[in-house]
Amino acid sequence: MAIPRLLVVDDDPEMRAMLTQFMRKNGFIALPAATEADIRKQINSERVDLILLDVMLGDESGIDICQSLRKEQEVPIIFISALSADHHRMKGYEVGADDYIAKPFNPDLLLARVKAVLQRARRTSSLAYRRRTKSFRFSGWVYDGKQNEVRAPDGYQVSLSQRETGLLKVFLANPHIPLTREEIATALDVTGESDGAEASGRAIDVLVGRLRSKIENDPKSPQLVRTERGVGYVFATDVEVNDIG
Amino acid sequence: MAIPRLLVVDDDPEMRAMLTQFMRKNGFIALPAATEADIRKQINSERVDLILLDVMLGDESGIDICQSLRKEQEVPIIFISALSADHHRMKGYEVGADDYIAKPFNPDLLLARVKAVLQRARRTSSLAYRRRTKSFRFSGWVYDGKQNEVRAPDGYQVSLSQRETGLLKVFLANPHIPLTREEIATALDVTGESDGAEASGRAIDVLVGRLRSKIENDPKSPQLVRTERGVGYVFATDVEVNDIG
DNA sequence: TGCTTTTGTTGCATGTTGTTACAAAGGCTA
DNA sequence: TAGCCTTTGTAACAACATGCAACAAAAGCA
Repeated sequence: MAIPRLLVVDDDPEMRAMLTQFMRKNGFIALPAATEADIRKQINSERVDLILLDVMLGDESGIDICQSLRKEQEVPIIFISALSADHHRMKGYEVGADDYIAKPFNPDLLLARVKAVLQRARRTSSLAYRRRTKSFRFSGWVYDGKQNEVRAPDGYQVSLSQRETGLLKVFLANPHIPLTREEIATALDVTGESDGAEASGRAIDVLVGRLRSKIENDPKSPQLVRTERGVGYVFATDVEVNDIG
Repeated sequence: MAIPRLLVVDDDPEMRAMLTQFMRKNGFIALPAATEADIRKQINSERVDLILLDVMLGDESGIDICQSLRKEQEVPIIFISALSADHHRMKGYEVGADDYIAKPFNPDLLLARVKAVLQRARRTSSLAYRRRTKSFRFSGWVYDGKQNEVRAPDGYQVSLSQRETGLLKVFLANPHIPLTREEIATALDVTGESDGAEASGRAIDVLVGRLRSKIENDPKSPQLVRTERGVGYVFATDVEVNDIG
């Protein structure tokens, strides 16, 4: 049920941003990284479910990084590389990659492969999916990942349903980015599985309404979840990630 | 460790023979198969570590076969197909394949991917196995993996019934993995066998309720056995792993 | 047999989620 | 600005899923 967390590792800022954006749009929590140090920091401090790893990282080599990670970690790794020759691919598999995708790639295919790898990880490994839930703060509010509840600034407690919690997480993972209803629905279903049979109608609107009624100071004029007419909704607040638990 | 056993599934005899030969030359045990019936027979009678599955199999569809296998099996599957368009690949990943290789392919690359998939399967499954033979402690309780026994904390008043103990063991053996009611029922009946008289309704729910009332600190907000709405239950504690044996 | 404990069944209260209908708000054009 | 259409908010409802108490059936035992 937790939203998968991906690490997007690329030394080219533009590519990194592009990939991060794209994965976020598709319902994942995507964290950018550029060096092995970054990766290790993330892995040690947060749960990471999958790493998208560029092969050529300036000074560092993705291959080396993968090899070194594999000594201690079984986190799934997908290589993304401009080097498409077979011997490069083979090298990737050899050092323990789960997949190897050559640039330029079809983003939807990347998505399919990411999902496939995650699904298998979920099936086979309990470790990878161990939940260490983070907490978020946003303008006085605290989302307590452990209790799965949201505390208002004055300490008043609201409990969110699963779907509402999911929605809040989607927003927290995408602050300031306008999300269409479809994107939100997709994001919610990344966890919940199954068909893409998206949905009759207004479920998302109603869900947003319910979330607002619980977390907004004045649900009549929402400050946190803003409506972007003709587009969808934005979570319009600065989010801080804390380790409270 | 044992030599990996592959199932080579292709309806074209020549291709089948070629692939089988090649894999054998590279140290695997390769078994040819042409239909879903063949596959099932092999899987039921012998250990199979990986399936190389052609997508177009005369009357049958590799996609359908994969989908149907995935309902009961986790055996790794690699598609081999002349259909190289992205939407075909995506379909393959969607139904649970581990990899998708387009014909014509470089045999060495195929080899690398087979090895990678096997390696991962070994990594993850051995880990899952290790977890199960360990012993756990959780808030005073001890689960002895070797004896498959549960011991209550010292001075513990209530005793668990046989069925409750069984349920607790099922949870302990699968920490952090959401279990459906059906899975739980099956696991419980592994001892008690027999007819398909599966489960009229809510027995599992009630059983879970009873277990909670005995082992949870505050049964009203369960910490150990969590409900995963629409799915089932998870044993969601961070257990300490001790090597008691 | 009669008593006790365990286990399954059922019905009800409660909570969650999607659907629908309608009202309100926003935006456009004449 | 009025008129019209689209988009959004939300209440009411329906369909479920879940927790639980109360009862019934089964099993164990003296």
